[in-house]
Amino acid sequence: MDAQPGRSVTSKVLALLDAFTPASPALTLSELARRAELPLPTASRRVAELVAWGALERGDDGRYRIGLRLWEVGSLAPRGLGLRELALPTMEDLYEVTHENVQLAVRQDAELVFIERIAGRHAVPVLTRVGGRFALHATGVGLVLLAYAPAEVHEQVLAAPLERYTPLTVTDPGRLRRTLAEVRRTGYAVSDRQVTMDALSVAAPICGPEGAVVAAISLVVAQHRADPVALAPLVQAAGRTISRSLGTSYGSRRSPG
Amino acid sequence: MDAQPGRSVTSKVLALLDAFTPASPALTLSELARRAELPLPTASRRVAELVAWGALERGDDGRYRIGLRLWEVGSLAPRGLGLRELALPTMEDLYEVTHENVQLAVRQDAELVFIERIAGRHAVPVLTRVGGRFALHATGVGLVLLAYAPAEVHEQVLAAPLERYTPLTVTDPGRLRRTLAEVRRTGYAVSDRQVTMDALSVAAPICGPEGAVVAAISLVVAQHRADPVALAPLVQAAGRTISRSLGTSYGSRRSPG
DNA sequence: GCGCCTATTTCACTCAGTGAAAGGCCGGCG
DNA sequence: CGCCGGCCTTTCACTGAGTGAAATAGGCGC
Repeated sequence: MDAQPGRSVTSKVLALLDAFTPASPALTLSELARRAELPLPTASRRVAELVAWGALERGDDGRYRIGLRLWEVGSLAPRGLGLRELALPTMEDLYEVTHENVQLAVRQDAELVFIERIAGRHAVPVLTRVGGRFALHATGVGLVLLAYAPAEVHEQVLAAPLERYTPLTVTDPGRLRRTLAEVRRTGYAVSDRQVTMDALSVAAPICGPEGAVVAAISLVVAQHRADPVALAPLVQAAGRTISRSLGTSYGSRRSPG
Repeated sequence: MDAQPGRSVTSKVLALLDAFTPASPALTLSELARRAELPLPTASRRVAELVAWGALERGDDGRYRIGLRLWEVGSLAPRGLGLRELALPTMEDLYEVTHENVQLAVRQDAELVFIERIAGRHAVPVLTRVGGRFALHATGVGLVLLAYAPAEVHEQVLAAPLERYTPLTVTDPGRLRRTLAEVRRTGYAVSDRQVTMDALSVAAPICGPEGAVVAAISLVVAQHRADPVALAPLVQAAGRTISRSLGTSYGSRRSPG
């Protein structure tokens, strides 16, 4: 991934988009050039084209941000908003019953991506961000997604060192493997203070029309008032409801208008 | 926009992304090539690079879709999810009070883009789509965004013929101009059966820290049970609440973690 | 005015991208 | 089985879009 002159133009354009992260959503041209490992004139030219199309926007402060046009196109991702739109009504139902954080995530390679979150005013604050990534081995949704992932993903996750977020994070591969077997047996996952010491999450799988697990839904609640066993059926029911709506509407024609 | 060989590579890549629309979120390579006005081999090469990066994904049916990675990057757009995340709690409050559709939109040139919608199970169905565009002159959010838009946007909208969606759509430029003045006077907009004959929307502005209108929020309700004058204060209050949270958190540092 | 930083433009060079054609791949059909 | 036809990828020689170095153009402080 070094900046040899022989890089394709496309990869340069994409490297410029890659430069934007949740931690740095606004960048000057020179910052962009450095992060994308491009000479400044080249960055200037590519950025100008991206701005003309609407993929980037130049703010009043002269820094560049991701443009609305790119957000529009990105919202067409079937695993992003497509899934989201089908899941949202059920997530709202779950929120109204519990008034706790409701999260929706999918697996991307050996990480998870949060697709949607309903964060009530009175629920515990959550660290993560919609559109953000996270490791698979600690969160409730992560454990569900990992439990039903293909073997090569298991290998990949279990081979690398498991990052520790709290003293309760499972970092032993053998123990994680047993946890995953338990998740498959019961059909839900509990992550008790494995990400932060004040929260606990209960997650259940969402299956696509072919039966494969395509996403996971979870409730994140304050650890002290949590009863994971009581919450599990609620979350599982929501997961099944969304699975059913996926079965009926996924792949079928979109209603026009 | 013809396909002369002299097009820049960047524009070809972006044309491929442009090929995806809400009406056609999945395309074969040849469809992509045709829509982007590219020779098939060129499209094949560019698409391969986009797939490698994650901007596109190839489904089981062999068709290409927008990839999750592009959705992730797009979600960094400050006018997309950034605004959305600040507005969502207030939108949920408004939904819990009314149990009607709550919408959030921003203006992009002479159109509006829906950023978020809470669509309850029992609310009237809405035609529009999150991530979708719509004309400014018919919807409640559109009237608000247009009312507070710069003069050149007014010119542009009023110069072009105003599309008619229902018999009640305002298509006379003079009448629209008077409507916009009324919106600015009262601080809210009502679109009564101007988009569909069964729905009515009430919208209010959301202001950024500098006082400019950056977005609009609306309630969409069944026309027969609607009392726009009673709903207006609710929507306006929600708009002001979001404006305040924009004032405190926009531009300031994002909390880490 | 002058220095400093950042962004854009110029210019000659050259390699990434190109199209035409050939080559896989797959599924249908006689 | 073999042939066709649609669909995508690869090969190959060519060429112009993209390139870097350097010059140029803003912005800002002093």
